[in-house]
Amino acid sequence: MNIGDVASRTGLPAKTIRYYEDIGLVKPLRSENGYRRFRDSDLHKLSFLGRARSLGFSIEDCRTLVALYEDHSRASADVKRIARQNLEKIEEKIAELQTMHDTLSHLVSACHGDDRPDCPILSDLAKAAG
Amino acid sequence: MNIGDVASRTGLPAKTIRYYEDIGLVKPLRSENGYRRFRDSDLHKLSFLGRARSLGFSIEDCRTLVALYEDHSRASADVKRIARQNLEKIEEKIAELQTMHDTLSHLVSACHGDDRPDCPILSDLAKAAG
DNA sequence: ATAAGGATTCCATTGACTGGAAGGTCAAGG
DNA sequence: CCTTGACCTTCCAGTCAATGGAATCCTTAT
Repeated sequence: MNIGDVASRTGLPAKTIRYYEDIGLVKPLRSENGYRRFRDSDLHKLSFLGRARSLGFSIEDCRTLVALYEDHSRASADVKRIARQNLEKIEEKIAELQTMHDTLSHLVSACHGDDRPDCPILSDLAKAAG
Repeated sequence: MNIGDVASRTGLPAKTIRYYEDIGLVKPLRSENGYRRFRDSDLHKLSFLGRARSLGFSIEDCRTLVALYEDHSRASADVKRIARQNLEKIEEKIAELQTMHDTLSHLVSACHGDDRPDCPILSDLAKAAG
């Protein structure tokens, strides 16, 4: 399979797939014309990577996950630990964003939003500078 | 005021303040010895920037906000529009993260997490690969 | 023959910093 | 006067995870 097929089947841009080869996440063969030739196992791995990335796992996490995925004797506890850590990171990010959201939406609703220069949003941003 | 004072007063790392000067967000004076000399107005602006950044405004947003902040004839509607757009971005990010979180926490709770190799997390990540 | 569409490599850029090296300046202590 | 240490300077490189673009090569169809 050429890179274009893999791209459309996995949903990953060809550029990204080349990048993943660059950093050693996937190692496709080469045809005589120099084109990358992807096996089914490469396709599987790339789909795996796409899903893991979309779940917020970092590239380094993915490297570990792929290794665990390919190691049939690994303990599920190892996988679970990585997933839990990632879950915590996600929870922290959500909490942060929620705080931002609350503050900002409060400010937005307080701002009359007309032609006058008076604006509580800017006043508040300036406040800490007091 | 030297950069160290500004850093401790605003909570921004000195490196970041230099970077902000680099990209033209702030323009401190220079003392004879070459040190940056910050006025009160620079301190205010940097605090403003710190707060805006922590509320998720991009540097380009900040550039606009600072300009609006310094333009005493601007309409509050302009500020409100930017804030609203940012609010929408935040809401989208939260929704994305929430989806990730739900999927992942489902997987984590399904994984027995012991010494056995069988792991629903990896099975699920592999699933999309067919 | 030629044109389109896909593939290749390589280099640069993004955003928002952060790290580190090499060196200049300043105040205190001996 | 010398040294130590804290603070400041510039400049270059690296981070993360791609993404953009240029120049060139290969394949297939007309």
